[in-house]
Amino acid sequence: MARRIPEVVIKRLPVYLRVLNDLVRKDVEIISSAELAHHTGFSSEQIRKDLAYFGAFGTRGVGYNTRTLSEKIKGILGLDREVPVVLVGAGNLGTALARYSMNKHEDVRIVAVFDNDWDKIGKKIEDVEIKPMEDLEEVIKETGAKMAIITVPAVAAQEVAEKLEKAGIESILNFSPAKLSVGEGVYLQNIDLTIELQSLAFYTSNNEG
Amino acid sequence: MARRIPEVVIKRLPVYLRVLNDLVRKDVEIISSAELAHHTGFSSEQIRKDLAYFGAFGTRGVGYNTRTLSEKIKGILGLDREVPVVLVGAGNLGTALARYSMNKHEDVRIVAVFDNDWDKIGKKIEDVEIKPMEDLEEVIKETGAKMAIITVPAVAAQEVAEKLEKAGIESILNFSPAKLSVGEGVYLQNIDLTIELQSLAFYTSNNEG
DNA sequence: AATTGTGAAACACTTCACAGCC
DNA sequence: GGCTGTGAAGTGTTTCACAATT
Repeated sequence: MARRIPEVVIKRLPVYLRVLNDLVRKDVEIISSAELAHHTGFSSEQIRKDLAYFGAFGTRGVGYNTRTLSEKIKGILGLDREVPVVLVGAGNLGTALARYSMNKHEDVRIVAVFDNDWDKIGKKIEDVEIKPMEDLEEVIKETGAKMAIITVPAVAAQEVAEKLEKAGIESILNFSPAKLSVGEGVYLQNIDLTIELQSLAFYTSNNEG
Repeated sequence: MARRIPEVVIKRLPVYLRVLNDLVRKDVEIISSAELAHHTGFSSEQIRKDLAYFGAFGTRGVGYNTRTLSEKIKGILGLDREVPVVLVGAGNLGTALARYSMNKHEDVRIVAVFDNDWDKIGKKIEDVEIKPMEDLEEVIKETGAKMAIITVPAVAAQEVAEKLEKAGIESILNFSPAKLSVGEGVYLQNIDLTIELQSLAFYTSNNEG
């Protein structure tokens, strides 16, 4: 314990959480790591090791209490309260993500959308008004958002990242195909759809390999 | 050479490709692994090792020819010809991805969109008509698509995956939050936005750690 | 002189195997 | 008896360091 936790471990926690919440809903009270493995596709050892980073949540000979473990994981991830997120870039993808997030009533929720296009500003995405970039810092302070999503074109992304950092954002999900540089204190996760599609092509019979 | 190539390596190739194409456009003819490292954020050794999986493309003491290396990587990934992709699920996200793909004239291109909602069928996304699921196999054969994107709700995803596999699709990019099972011959890549958002929350000051 | 290509070392993550506990 | 929690072994990836080459 108390050692640095691998990113891959953090990425598996939401998967466990999803299965656990489903089980809680079905009134299943206890689950073994072997059953969790079956539901998630990860190995039971891996699941036990992952959880062991944070504590000993199970009962030997028995398994894990679904509700307790779910609460624990929510606490670890910080999902035990509403998590407000701001989104910058109300283009096709940004709008789709905003709608997606607002329609599922989940813990992590897009609470504000920004753009610099005055044709979009003032319009609404599911009750949330698109605001100008000038309002960014103020709204981030008001909402207490610590997370942000960037869905602006590559050329604008670095500038947006800097504004977000300045406004106190601590983690960024970047969908723009730009290599962003942010300070030490900011966690940056990139999802590059072009990379995903192009790398997918490798696993097809239409290549040299 | 001739050994299995790690997935992480394949994911880095499109990044090299992007930088190389940019350099070719700027008439830069030669680049060293150190400069590539600077542009991509990966280490120069890693870049050299990655490329070494596929051959010796550089010149010692000199570097890599940008155009040649770009062509090589395109060949490795199978991007040396147009790569047709079909998309299933014309919801918010699916529509956004389709528009995004169709507006950039890149090698990988969404050429057909399917849905089972008759209110959507017949409507167009940037000149491409939304087609019913019944046409899936036929259109996949006609277009020669080997890749597919799934943007349907979780409950429908497994069924869609099976139809795609049956129609000869070899790799799938799945955006639905479902654990899909596909045959040996099909490569499956998952992008789960809920997981991304929830794991992002961990790297924020609002959690237990 | 400069930079690639690559074994060897280091590091990171996963799987094994079993002691510990209920 | 059964399942967790965890050191030890195994596997995979990255970094180091340098010989090979232009």
